[in-house]
Amino acid sequence: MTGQAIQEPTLDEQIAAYQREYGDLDPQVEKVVSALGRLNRRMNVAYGRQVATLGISNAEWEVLKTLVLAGTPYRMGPGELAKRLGLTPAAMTHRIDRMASEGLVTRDRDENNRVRVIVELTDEGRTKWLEAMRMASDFEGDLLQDLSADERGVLGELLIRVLRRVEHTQPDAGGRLTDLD
Amino acid sequence: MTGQAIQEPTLDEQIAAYQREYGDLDPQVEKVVSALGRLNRRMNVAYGRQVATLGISNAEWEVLKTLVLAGTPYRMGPGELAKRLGLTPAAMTHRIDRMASEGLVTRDRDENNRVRVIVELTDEGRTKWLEAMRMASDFEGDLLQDLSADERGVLGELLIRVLRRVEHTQPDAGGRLTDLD
DNA sequence: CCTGAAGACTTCAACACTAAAGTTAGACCC
DNA sequence: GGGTCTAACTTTAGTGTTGAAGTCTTCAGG
Repeated sequence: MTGQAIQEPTLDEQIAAYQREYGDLDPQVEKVVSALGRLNRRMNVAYGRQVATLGISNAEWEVLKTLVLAGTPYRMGPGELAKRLGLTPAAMTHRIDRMASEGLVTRDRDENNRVRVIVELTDEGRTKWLEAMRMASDFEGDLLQDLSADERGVLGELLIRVLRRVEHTQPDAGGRLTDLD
Repeated sequence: MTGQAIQEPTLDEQIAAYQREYGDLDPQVEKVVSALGRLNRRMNVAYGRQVATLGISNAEWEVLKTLVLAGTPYRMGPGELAKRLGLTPAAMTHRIDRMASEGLVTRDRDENNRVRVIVELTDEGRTKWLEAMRMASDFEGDLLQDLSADERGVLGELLIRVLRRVEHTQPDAGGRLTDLD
């Protein structure tokens, strides 16, 4: 079902409905937030469909990407992987089990410190990553094809400014964002 | 664990690493896509933390939102709910079970067509939605506070144009987006 | 050495989701 | 009005995730 089309009202209908139900709504803010959420959901469905053609899941692709980002020799401990992916160590253990049995990664004890485990990308894993990467960047190019280079730049900068607010701030007890600086 | 902080390299580091590993990468596109993905993940963690203070999960909040969007009397069938949320009907059955046992919704057979089931928001469910909505819009306002009104407008319009491409197109066999129009 | 404590996974039980099979009410046909 | 079809859920079996408990090194004292 992960590849199924999602059926929703149009964005404008949705915002109008929220305004009807919640008078205090700022339509401009809502527009940004709703578009962001929808876009992301659709993109994840699309990525899932693409990597499925390579025989891997979105979850496995996330692991491949994280290992590649570490740079050669593409190694990382399960704990570190879990932190980057926002998973519990338990989930990571199982995910690595699967991926190791599929030959995408190897899992070995660190010889210098036998408590530590080292997950390393196999050649097959790296190849899968490359194939997925090619499909993903084609898709991403298609996605932005209606935007000029300038517009893409503006979009990127605006998103990064919003991202900074969420990455560089800590929510207080009530969930409000306050500066850390 | 759903409320845990995520640890990642900075966006610029990440893009530099991808360029090292994948020469064909368009950094401008990657910047937009990566910022989008990160932003969304952080926002979902933040929403999850907020609604958790009301004793509900993100999943339950999605259902509340969908029912409210339907407008008074806030009714919808499980199948329709499932389609809007991108879930299987089976998952919907269980989610409604939980929410009914928590008093957020009621589940009844349609008197006119006893195959159909009607899920209806309770007053308690509507109250929870309102509380969650207030927290969410405060958070969303904070999120965009570094952007001027003009910038918010531009961001919204650019996102909507990208969204249109993904909503109005169908991926072909290779996953490329082609116009439906 | 031996003990206690901390760190880094792994195992276990419970829960949520998917795909597929099952159930039941209404619709259509003769 | 009985047989078959379809629609709309529900049930079942299997997989993936979480939180908590367990295991196995390593390290710091005594």
